[in-house]
Amino acid sequence: MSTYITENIKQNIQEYFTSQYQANIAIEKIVIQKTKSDFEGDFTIVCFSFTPITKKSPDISANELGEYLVEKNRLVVKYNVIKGFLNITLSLSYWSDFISSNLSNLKFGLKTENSKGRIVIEYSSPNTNKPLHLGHVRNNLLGHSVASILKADGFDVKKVNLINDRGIHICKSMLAWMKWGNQETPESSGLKGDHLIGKYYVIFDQKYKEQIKELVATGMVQEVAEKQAPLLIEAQEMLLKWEHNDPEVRRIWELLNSWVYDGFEFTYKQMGISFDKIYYESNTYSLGKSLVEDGLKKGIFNQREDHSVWADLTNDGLDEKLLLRGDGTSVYMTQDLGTAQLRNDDYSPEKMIYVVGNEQNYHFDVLKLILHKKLGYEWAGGIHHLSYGMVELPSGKMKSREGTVVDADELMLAMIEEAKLQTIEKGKTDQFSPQEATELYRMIGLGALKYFILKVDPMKNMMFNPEQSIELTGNTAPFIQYTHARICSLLEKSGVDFTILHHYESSKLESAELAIIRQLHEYPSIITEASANYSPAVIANYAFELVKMYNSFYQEKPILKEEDQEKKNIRLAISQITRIAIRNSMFLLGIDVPSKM
RNA sequence: GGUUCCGUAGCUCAGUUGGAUAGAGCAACAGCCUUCUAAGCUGUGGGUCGCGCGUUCGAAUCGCGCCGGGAUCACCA
Repeated sequence: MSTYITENIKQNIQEYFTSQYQANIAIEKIVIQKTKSDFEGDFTIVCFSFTPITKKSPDISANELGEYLVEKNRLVVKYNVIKGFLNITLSLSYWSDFISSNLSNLKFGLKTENSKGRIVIEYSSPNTNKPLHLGHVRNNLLGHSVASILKADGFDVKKVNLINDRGIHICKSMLAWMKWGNQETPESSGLKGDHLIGKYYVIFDQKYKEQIKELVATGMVQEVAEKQAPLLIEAQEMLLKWEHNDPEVRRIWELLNSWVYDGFEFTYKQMGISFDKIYYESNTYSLGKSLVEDGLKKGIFNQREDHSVWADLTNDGLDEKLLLRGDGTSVYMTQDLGTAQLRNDDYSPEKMIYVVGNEQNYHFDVLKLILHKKLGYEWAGGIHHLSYGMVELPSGKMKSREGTVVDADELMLAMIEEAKLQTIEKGKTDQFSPQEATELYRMIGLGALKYFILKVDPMKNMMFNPEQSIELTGNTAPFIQYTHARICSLLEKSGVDFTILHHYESSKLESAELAIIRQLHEYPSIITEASANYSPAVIANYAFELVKMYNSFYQEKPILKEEDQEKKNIRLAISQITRIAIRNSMFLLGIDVPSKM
């Protein structure tokens, strides 16, 4: 929608240069942007690049072009030139038509057809040895939001999760549980399954450290002790047994994992995220192994004396990478090769996005290089690592050993609790039923958390300050939710039927109205931009701008008491579309919006 | 050390393919609730865009070199 008018003008400009100067100008070279609010006009054409063609000063070139546009395009009514910037003003009817045509469009800004091809996006990808923490929260929110944005931009999106249910880490938890667990279960302990297993992972680490200390005390070198501690060796043996399908090991593994899955499911549900398909590494790692063995036969990989298999990537500026251990068990890379292959077989997507933290940048460079260049799979060219920065705390980095990890479940509960306290203090829920009130606290608490995390550019490391995150004023979800609720209330009181209201006296549009209409007009292209950059932050920042603008507009004068009926209708119409844009934006961030608060 | 990402107000962050006088929120200060919901609005103060050089009509944005910080360079996942 917003591109329509600017594309139109770009064509006019192209025609102008062919007819007046017999010159061809590439459409990408023409820069049209929203006019800054300090200047008069709707769109600004930057005219400096035209001077080589016109052989005239930027100002004169701009004036001549302005003249032409006013004459040629009936939507352009006037122009002004400031230092080589050509500001054009569109006919008011353009803006009022825009309002009319979107008034009852609940999908405003969202593309409904899958016209851009298929994308598989993987996110969350937890290990089964411990509960989800703040880092996973960023991952989950980012993945879920990017998936929604891509879909809204017209892609056919498949959301997948890959659970790392096998490997040495889960063997460690299992071992600790077998040795010191006394058959403890989630029921007997009252702990959520993932938290229970996490507890044993910590116990393993403690006991392992003790053993190392003892060995060092007997005169062993630290590095050697770390490798020879009996507990670690036992865990390694267990992994081997697991890969050889030892019934007892498998039984315990399945039992403990099932507890963890129940725990994860609860967390995902609370967080409001979901998947189309869940992959388990235990099902895919053997495919990875066979890929590696094939590569070995073809001479793409090489084998060392201890039977371990390696890929030599030194010619591509990377190192040598282990693909299979000497004992034949697989490593992280092995299973990722397998899952990529499997995923391609399942969906044959144009793109595969992996939402994984930036500490794994190297891993994904290697993964793509091996699949695409070494093994020669064309489809692997579509692999994209959506890398995001670390979440830091004011106290420093999160370290599980030092107990500075922020647990996802606890965090969400704390946010909801804080939302409840502040809401009650303001008396917002006095008239609510208990169910409505509980639902509102949840929306506000989780909304604040999600927005706080998603408003930051994914690429950057971010600071998670617990106190700031529960702030409910300023650039926060509750502020946006609040505005949405107020508009709902306004519209309800107005009693206007938007299916009938479709025509306006465009001369009633004044600058306050125009400012916000221009912002709304941009919305569809904002979604495209967010999709191209895989960045929910683009949506969040847009929504905040829109809401701020609307609040000024709203405060300006009482809409319902507006005496001019035509003007009142136009302000109600703007409120309606703003409401839809807010709701849709928050939907793309996975944030619920209440209709009253 | 190699590779890579980041560096914008006291703090947390925006800043579109290079565009006009670099913007918000928080914090501070001053106003606005008999006026559709004050989780709001209006105003004030606050900047060597890490530093330097280059590219050009024009640089927070692009290039090169420094400085500072993170990540990674595992038979962990």
